[in-house]
Amino acid sequence: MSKENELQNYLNNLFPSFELPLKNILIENGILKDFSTGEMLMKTGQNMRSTVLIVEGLVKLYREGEDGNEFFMYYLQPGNACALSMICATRQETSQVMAKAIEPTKVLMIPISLMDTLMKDYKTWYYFVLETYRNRFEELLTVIDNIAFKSMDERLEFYLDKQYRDLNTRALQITHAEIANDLNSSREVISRLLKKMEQRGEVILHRNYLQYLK
Amino acid sequence: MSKENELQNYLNNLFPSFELPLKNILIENGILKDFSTGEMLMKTGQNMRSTVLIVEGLVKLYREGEDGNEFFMYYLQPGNACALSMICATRQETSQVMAKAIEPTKVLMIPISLMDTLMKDYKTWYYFVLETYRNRFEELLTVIDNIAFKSMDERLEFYLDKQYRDLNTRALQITHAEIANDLNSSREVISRLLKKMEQRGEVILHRNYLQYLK
DNA sequence: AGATTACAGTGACCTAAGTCACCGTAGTTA
DNA sequence: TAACTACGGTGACTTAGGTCACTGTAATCT
Repeated sequence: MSKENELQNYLNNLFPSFELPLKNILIENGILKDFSTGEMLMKTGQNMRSTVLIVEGLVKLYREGEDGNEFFMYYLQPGNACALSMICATRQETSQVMAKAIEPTKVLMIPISLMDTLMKDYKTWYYFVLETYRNRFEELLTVIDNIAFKSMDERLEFYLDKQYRDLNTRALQITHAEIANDLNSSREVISRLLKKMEQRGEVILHRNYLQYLK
Repeated sequence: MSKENELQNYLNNLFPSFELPLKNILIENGILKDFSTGEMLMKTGQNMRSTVLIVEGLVKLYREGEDGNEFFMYYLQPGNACALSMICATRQETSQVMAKAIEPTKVLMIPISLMDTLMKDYKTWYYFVLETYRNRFEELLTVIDNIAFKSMDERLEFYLDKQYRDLNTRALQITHAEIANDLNSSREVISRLLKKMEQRGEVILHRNYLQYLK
């Protein structure tokens, strides 16, 4: 399949709202790029030269603190765009947002220089960008709610539920240590809380994965 | 002074980047609205029908949890726009973002219906909107950093420093209970931490206000 | 002036959650 | 098969921070 056809397929399936001429511009100017599992798509601070649309795979966005600990924010899936790459933040700061492919991932990169005309000339693009901002904004607000108001056991439940919803499976392939990392907690704490959830019948624990039942 | 002249002054002083025809449209279609101290500008969930530009006063944005506790996010000052009012979120959720005037405040309200054409036809408006998103996004990320990675004493210091920078005075008119509220902590904890800061010579405590020295 | 209210200080206590140390076991490698 | 590694479980301990109870005192009200 030609690059044009491949791109066209992605656009038709994942971004059906885009009008035809917009799609054509994206096909002409965008480039597809592959990332293998574990590869970084971006760190803030580094200059972004492209807007990124996810067309395949799964990307994990997380915040990295000064001393190297992480904090999960949200996933980007096919059909999503990276809000940060649109905003094109350039300021260098102590802690950063990291975007890591956690599955083999394919993205469509659109030169930032195109943004102005796209926003101006294509209403569906403009709406898409706004919708992206809106969603990520709300996602961040939810994150703030959780860490500001909730205790660890509630946050754990929310986390598992989010995994379940985002990954669309109750069999979550994840270790206790990874969960602890994502929530910026420690493995022992997560282990203990999970045990309690198991006693309440909300999960079944296995080695390297767990079943979320609620 | 006529309403037109008043508006024109605000736009010239606070939004100098806007080109003339853009200013004229805003003058024609915008309405000035006053809020007195303590009045709410908005709650998310309620439908926003306008984009809000602050032209006078000070607006405090904070998150309200389910059980009524608050959490300070950031201030909006003259020359700022409310990113949330631009995004125009309509979803009703359990906790909400509140915007409260903490000084007599004047805002310019622009009908949401105008947004599309403004974005399309006026590059300076488009840049302004993007810049607004970018700033608020980063502000939220900083908030997340603080509650995720930092301990209470660090957060308190950051808070005082932010007050100092935003309000542009070292004499902060604020009670311990208010600080505790903003940080979703308790008064006793804040009192104790402030005492320690005072012993380290970083603040001087008084009744109803404190001097931030660092 | 006396009473009331808001603000701040402080000791005693409690609890969630982080840390340390150690163990068992499944899976993998040599 | 023996050794090693990753993952998970658990008891003991520590600590930050929340809660309770009470005090003092400045500011305000009647």
